Amino acid sequence: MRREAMRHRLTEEFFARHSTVVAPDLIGKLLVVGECSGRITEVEAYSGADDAASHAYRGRSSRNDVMFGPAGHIYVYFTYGMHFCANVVTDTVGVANAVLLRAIEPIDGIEQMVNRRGRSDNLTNGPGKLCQALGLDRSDNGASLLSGEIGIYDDSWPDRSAGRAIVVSPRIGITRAVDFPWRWQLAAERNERNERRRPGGSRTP
DNA sequence: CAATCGATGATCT
DNA sequence: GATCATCGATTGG
Repeated sequence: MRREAMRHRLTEEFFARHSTVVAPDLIGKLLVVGECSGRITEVEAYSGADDAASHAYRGRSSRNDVMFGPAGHIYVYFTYGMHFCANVVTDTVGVANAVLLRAIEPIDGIEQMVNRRGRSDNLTNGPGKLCQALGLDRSDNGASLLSGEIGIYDDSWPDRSAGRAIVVSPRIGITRAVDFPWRWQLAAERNERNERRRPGGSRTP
């Protein structure tokens, strides 16, 4: 059975909902960028109008312009003078909703990810890291997820996310609207060392 | 293990 | 001039 046969690319309808609805739905989906792919394991929702932490909170600008556009496109921004972060634009035109991709589990193209990252561990467990591993940068800002080489897929096999819980918590790395519980992540697998620091997490089987 | 800090440049005040 | 949806090295317990 060919793997491609099990994949179904997400359409505009999937993305055309509020970011807080799309975000948990993205957990477990397959992010594909060229020959690389990975399963989405951590996301955060941002909602321009009501969310002081959103880049779009204070209105439209050249930087956040893509977020005001149609759903199903990618908003890539440059931050801290050296990192890129990637978001999925959701909701409708004029409403600046987006979902920040914070972590994936690498599946395909791992060798290329290792080359781009310059190391073989912690390839994609952070928003800046996954962009570097996948080669996403400002040239990808505004690209469509609905066709072309960047896309998100439903992938029923082999799905290592099946049966794992989804954990909800406040967003991290922000200083405003810090209490919004708008971060969703896949619970870690046993022995998985791919997640961020969590309390009491040193076990030796 | 956790907490702190420097890098580095675009964007906003 | 300050801030920043971060990362990785370093420092300290």
